[in-house]
Amino acid sequence: MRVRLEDVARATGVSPKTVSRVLNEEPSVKESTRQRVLAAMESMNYRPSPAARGLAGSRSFLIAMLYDNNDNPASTYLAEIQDGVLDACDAHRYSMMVCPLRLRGQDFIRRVDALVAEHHIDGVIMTPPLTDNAALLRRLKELGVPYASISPQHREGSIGVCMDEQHAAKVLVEHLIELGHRCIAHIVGIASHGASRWRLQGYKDALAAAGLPFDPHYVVQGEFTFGSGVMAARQLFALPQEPTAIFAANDDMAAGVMWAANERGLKVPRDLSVCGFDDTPLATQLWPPLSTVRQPSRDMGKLATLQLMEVLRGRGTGLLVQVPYSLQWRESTSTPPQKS
Amino acid sequence: MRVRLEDVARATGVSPKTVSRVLNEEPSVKESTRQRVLAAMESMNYRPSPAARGLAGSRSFLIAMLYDNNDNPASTYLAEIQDGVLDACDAHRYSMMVCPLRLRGQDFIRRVDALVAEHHIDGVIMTPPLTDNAALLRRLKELGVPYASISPQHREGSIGVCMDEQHAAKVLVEHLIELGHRCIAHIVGIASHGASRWRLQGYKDALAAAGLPFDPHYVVQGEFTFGSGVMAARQLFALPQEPTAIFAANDDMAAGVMWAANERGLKVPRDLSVCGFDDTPLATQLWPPLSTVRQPSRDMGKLATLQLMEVLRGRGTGLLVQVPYSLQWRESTSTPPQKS
DNA sequence: GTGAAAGCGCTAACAC
DNA sequence: GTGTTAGCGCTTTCAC
Repeated sequence: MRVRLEDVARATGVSPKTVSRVLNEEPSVKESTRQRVLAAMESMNYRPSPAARGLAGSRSFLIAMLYDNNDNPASTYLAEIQDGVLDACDAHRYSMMVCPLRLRGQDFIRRVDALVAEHHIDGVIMTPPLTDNAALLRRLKELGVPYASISPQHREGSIGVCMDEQHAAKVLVEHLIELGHRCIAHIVGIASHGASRWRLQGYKDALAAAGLPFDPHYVVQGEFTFGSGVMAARQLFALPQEPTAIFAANDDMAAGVMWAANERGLKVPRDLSVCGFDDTPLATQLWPPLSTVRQPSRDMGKLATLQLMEVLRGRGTGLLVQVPYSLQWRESTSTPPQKS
Repeated sequence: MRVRLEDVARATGVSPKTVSRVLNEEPSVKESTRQRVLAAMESMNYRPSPAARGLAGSRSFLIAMLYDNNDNPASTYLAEIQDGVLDACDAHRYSMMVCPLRLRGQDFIRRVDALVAEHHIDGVIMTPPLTDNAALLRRLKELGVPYASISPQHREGSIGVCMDEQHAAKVLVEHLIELGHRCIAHIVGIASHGASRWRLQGYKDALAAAGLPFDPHYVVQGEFTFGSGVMAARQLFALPQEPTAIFAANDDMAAGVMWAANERGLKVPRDLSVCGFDDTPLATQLWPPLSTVRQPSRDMGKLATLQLMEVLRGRGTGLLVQVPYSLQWRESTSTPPQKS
């Protein structure tokens, strides 16, 4: 029937324990033995049983990807992250479970407890805003479950991946200023996300660096959704002096701004420049194509997972890796309209 | 430490096997015993170990969601399906593994073999075009792994979920005809997807029902992507007589059509009516909002999974459930332009 | 460096 | 209806 570890042992003429050692990459095996075992595994098409390994050992070779099912960013973002996590799992023969949590609704800690208790999860990958939920982080620490974060707010001591979003936002807005814009608005994302804070701060940094005044009227609250972008834009259009450029904290909201601009009869970028953040597929599917900051989500998912694996394999304590952003200048931005 | 089945047995004063019976909902347990065991499980906060169950028993309580990583539809579609699958898994205490396959690249069968061999998968959920891959279906049958399909082409004997896409497309195009359009084009999706065939056939049905001639020049090939929609639209705009309405086989391509219309200076819907199919979030994020057919993807994922569970729990053979579509008339469609 | 024995937490096949 | 025994395929502990 099934090829077992014992079969490999017999075929190689060693004990099961030695095969187990090879399987787990333990160092104390003579190289020649190791090679023979490996060859036998290969030729016999041996596949270790995760269930047996999980039951007998302390590791399950299972990680869970946690995300918030209420206030998550666009699903394309999560899908890309997930693909990246899977890439890393494949490479290290780990399996991944997907675990949507509802941050509102206070039983999400119990969901995590259940996950760990039942499946003996080895580690966790999290996306914002879970990365900054104190209760969740505390519980994971209590449970002794290592975790890696994608874009966590608190960077000291965190492992996972991040991007210098603040600087990216600053460079973005600086370019708008260079184009001649003086009245630049910003639409903020959900407060619990670090992204919202960083992108807002980058906006402020750029204004300050250019000696432009910061006017709170030009900063309106959004929720990272298309609809909230529409609402925010309408609010901005109602100001005595309309902005000539709007920097939305993500692409979905920027799409909302362009929608609202259409509604109002404004032509982008002639009457209004618009930029977003993230470079989701949407960005190039809008008319005109959206200027934005590219965030390599899939790579970020993969890198965060690789850092987690470092911890799980005892190779180190894991790092917070920083990935580079890149600005995508497309047709939604240009010089401001001439003063009438 | 951990609460085991044996602990529950001891606390209840029955044998481990009886607790096991209760856990697995076997009928041959006296109701009063069942209640006592259940109560003990609850109060002791007992959580069965999937690893132990998988190792000892014939079932793993694990299902895999398979999808094609090359020619898949928009990722938002897959994300919604996945959410639905997770809903169903939650309800039945199953776990789900995500398994992207590459249909091009001939080793995808081996990936499936590995998945089944290693994880002892109980069943599989598939999305198009995997649902119609003969090699894959054959292998799953050989392996004895039950599967449920989402929108499979071959409906006889299939279990899972489907929608009457052909009829939906027909109704959609009929409405365009009612609006006065006589020159309606269609952009087809990837050939390996049933969706492409059904939607094309519905288009033909509507023309035939209205006594309009079918002109192959007005049917161009797309790939379900935004970019292919742009290309296809450009092709249609180059025809001697431009269409007054374009029905794209999905929303992404419809977005491409609207993009190309913008590029050409056409105003939607004044100069051109556009419709899509699926009602992805994109549909309401375009300007103008897109008329389309709503497909309840999340429900479909859930329903397909529930049918699979019926099979896994031995409750029946499973059905192919049909879900209703609904037309979403938005602002991208109107009467055709006056002949000049 | 390698091996022997015990057991992880559960279910299968039987007996009662 | 319920209990007993054995064992799923590995890793652990400890011995050599």
